[in-house]
Amino acid sequence: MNISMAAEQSGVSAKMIRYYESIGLIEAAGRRDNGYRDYGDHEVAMLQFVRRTRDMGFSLEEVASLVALWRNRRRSSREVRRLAEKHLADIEARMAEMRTVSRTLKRLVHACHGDDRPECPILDDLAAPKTTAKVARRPGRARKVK
Amino acid sequence: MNISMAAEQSGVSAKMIRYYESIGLIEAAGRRDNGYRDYGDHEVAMLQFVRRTRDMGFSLEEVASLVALWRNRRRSSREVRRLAEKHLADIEARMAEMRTVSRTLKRLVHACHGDDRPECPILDDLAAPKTTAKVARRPGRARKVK
DNA sequence: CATTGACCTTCCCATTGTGGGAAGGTGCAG
DNA sequence: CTGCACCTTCCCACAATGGGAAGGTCAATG
Repeated sequence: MNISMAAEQSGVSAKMIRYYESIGLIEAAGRRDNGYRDYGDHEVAMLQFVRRTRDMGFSLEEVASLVALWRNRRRSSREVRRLAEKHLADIEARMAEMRTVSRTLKRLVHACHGDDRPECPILDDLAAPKTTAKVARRPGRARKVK
Repeated sequence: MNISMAAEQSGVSAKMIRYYESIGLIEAAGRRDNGYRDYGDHEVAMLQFVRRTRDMGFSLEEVASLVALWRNRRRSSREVRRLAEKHLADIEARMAEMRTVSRTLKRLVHACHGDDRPECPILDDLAAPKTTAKVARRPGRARKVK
């Protein structure tokens, strides 16, 4: 199977498959006589695993660990759970931040007329807030469902 | 006032102040005879404004728009509210994704023994999930409270 | 006065993940 | 044979930030 087919079936772009290979995240695919990478069901399954962990928001570094654990038959589930818990805590923390910002933003949007006049509580607050909130920024890991 | 002082008072690092200036996000600071940038209360207020919008999670591009609106006395609050609403929607969308992942992760962590044995529902699910969830990844905009 | 340490300047590099695109080879259909 | 759709590698860009080098400046202290 060619790389574009593997990409289609796994949901990982050909570009990313090559990249993952280059950084050692996945094993180098076998090559055909013409130099083309060749993929089988096993490889596609691996790519799907990677895609799912990515979709869950794990970093490539964490994905690498998970892949290693996945294929290690003598792993301890403790390790896996530790990783999952850490990531979960991370997500929860970021969600808490975002909730604060969301609340503030909602309040401000509500207070702003949103018409032709220049008066704007939103800008006023940004210039001199009563409470300060922080949030993580657009990471872009939202899977385009194409 | 020197740049490090302005950094301290605004909460924006000197590095970032220079960067913001270089990309035209903020006006170039005046220079002293020795070539040092010079800051006054006005500039510090501007930097604080930028820092707060950043803390709220607006991109630098959006910050640029907000800064422009802020200093434009003939602005319409409509514009400002539109930006805020867009960002709010963005945050809500990402939170929704994260909530899904959080739920999934919680369930899996709960189901995993987390001991020396290799059996692991977490890996099983990543390999062949029942429901697929996606989340945005660690953006690192969490303000270090230093 | 000279030295020292804490500033300042500009420049370049790294990060994380992803996509764009060029330049060149391959494979198949018409 | 031509054309088109693949494949290959390689470099560039992005967001926003930090690290650090090389060199200039300033103030205090010996």
